Amino acid sequence: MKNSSSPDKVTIKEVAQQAGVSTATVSRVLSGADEVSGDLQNRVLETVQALNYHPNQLARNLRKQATNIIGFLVTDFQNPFFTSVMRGIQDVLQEKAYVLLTANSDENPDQENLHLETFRAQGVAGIIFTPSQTDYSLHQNFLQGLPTVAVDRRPLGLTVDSVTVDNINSIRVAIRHLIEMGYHRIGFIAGLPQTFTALERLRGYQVGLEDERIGLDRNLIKEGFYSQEGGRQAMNNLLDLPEPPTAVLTANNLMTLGALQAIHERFMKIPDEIAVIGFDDMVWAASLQPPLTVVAQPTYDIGRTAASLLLERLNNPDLPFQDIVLETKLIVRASSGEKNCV
Amino acid sequence: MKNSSSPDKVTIKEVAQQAGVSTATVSRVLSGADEVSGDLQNRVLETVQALNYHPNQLARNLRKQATNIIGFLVTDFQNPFFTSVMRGIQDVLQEKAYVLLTANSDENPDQENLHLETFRAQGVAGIIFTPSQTDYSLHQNFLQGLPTVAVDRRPLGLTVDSVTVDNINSIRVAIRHLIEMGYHRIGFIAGLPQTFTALERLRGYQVGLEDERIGLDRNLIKEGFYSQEGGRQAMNNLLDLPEPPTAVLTANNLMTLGALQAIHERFMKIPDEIAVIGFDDMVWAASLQPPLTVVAQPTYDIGRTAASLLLERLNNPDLPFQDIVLETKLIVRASSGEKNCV
DNA sequence: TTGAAAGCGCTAACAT
DNA sequence: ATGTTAGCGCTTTCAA
Repeated sequence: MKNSSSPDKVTIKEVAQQAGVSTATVSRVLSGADEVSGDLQNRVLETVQALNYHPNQLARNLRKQATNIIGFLVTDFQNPFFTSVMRGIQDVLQEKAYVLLTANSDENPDQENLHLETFRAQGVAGIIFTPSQTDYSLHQNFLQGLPTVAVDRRPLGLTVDSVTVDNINSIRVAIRHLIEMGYHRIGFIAGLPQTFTALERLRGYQVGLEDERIGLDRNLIKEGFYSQEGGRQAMNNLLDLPEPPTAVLTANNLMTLGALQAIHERFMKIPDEIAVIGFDDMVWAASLQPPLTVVAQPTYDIGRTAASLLLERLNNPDLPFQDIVLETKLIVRASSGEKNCV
Repeated sequence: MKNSSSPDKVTIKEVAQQAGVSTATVSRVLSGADEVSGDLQNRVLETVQALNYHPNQLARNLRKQATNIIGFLVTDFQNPFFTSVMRGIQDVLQEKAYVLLTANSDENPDQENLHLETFRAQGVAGIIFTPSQTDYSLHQNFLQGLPTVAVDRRPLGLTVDSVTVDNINSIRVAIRHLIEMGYHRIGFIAGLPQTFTALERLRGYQVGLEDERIGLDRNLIKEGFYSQEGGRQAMNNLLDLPEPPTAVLTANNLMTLGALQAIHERFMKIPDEIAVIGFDDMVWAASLQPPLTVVAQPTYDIGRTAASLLLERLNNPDLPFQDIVLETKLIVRASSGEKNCV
């Protein structure tokens, strides 16, 4: 730790006095290359050092009516997807001396609005968030002039930058892979249709089957909350079918866990009795027996991209808005192995 | 969203004028039950509503030289342990209108110090953090007067409140359980000895064996980073032993995943060929085949407790310091099943 | 290039 | 019980 002897109470005034200049000059020196002669520049810098002066961020904030705080709001930080995104964001923002304020919305519009208001009240410089509502037309006004980037989902009725993944294609690729491995009866564990990603991934399932000229059997689609229990129930419903699927695709990482739980509870063998492809490559995916084939989202890059987008807009508010769509990657492991031992 | 038409520029002055009172009175009304007559009180409140006035937090911060921001610094938010703790913290702090600033230290002292300084510069009201250094005597001065709570680990040389778990007893209980299930050769996958929890859990292993009158075989202890790869290597070292263990205990959740990976790579059966008890009850523990026996930490409560402790100190800085130690719980699942099918 | 001075919007003495 | 007023520490016109 610095040799700062107790909370610094050194102000710009004292630095100015000590250096024999005005506070304005000190401020100019510290706020980057303004028009200050090298002579004074050095004198100020030395005094700053000598006095161990740290500008008071609070005063700066008030004066500039702006902070170096970015608000990050997601549905649930306990979902590893978001912590990975957060990491990407932090790595980018830290370089530019921004700090991150975090909050959970729990997919609850009231909570979400509350936190957005709180962010605003804190004077955040910008916001990165995961929309959980179906319509944001009323927010356009609220977010006017407040740089905002949506991640994971695009907010309907709101003109902001966004970073999402190609959900539709993700599932198509997964289906093609299953077909190639010999699976033809493919179940789909979907999220609730009010969610952006759930909708897209379901669409991917439909398109994927069309690609392969396989008729859609609505019975093979089971919906649920994006949660472990939601996945477990959906999987159970699938397995209770008179003619259950031989392979299953999940639309969300927590649902994957629930699906696995249901499969294990019936002591079914993966992939012999049922092949599984999960969404998101979580840390545990490789530690399962058998290791899990997954659609891997570029979580860290989603975060980095979102933060970069925000930084750009902070610098130039009039930039055209961008919807960036990143590609996912199918990571093939043993849970979708060749269908041969039926 | 509120019907706030564009960023509010309504100040306390305008409210005062409109209501026909002084700014001081408005301030008094808004900052809780001060001495203001019911008459004026209502008049002010109405005007506030009518004008949709929101106090400027930035001005408030400067004037009070304090914010409603709490800094939360952990080694790695991608570890689910910390997000669960964070959730507990947020649930408590949100009620009191505090917001949470987050940062990762990556077990890196420089990063940790940097973020602590950043927190300070932001004028945080308090700090909750996971110490990753071995000596904090130099920080005592820095944190003077800045309410601080340590979680998960106690910082050596620093007098602050802390919330940890009973690591020693946790491992003892796990060992007793393994013995009861018929396992006598128990390996231990430990963290690096500079970490508070690693040290305590290792001690628990030693004491646990003593409890059972089992001699300590140093070969059965393998150290590594608190990471998946660290756990994998340690497990491999254990399995490469001439006389490998029949059961293994891990000291950290990520290491558990690595250990499982190593076991699966050798196609060994759990628990028949090797029983496993992990540390931390992560979401995936129940989705494994077989489900994993774990030492469950009260993660959410750790967070709630830490936040409550901080709140108490915020209200009363002169309270005696507390080291709160919470109990863990052994959750028995199939991975530590009866040893019978050797 | 530098300094003087006016606030940013609020709260807390102090005065009434 | 209420109003007046002096800042909190900084940045940024404006003037020199």
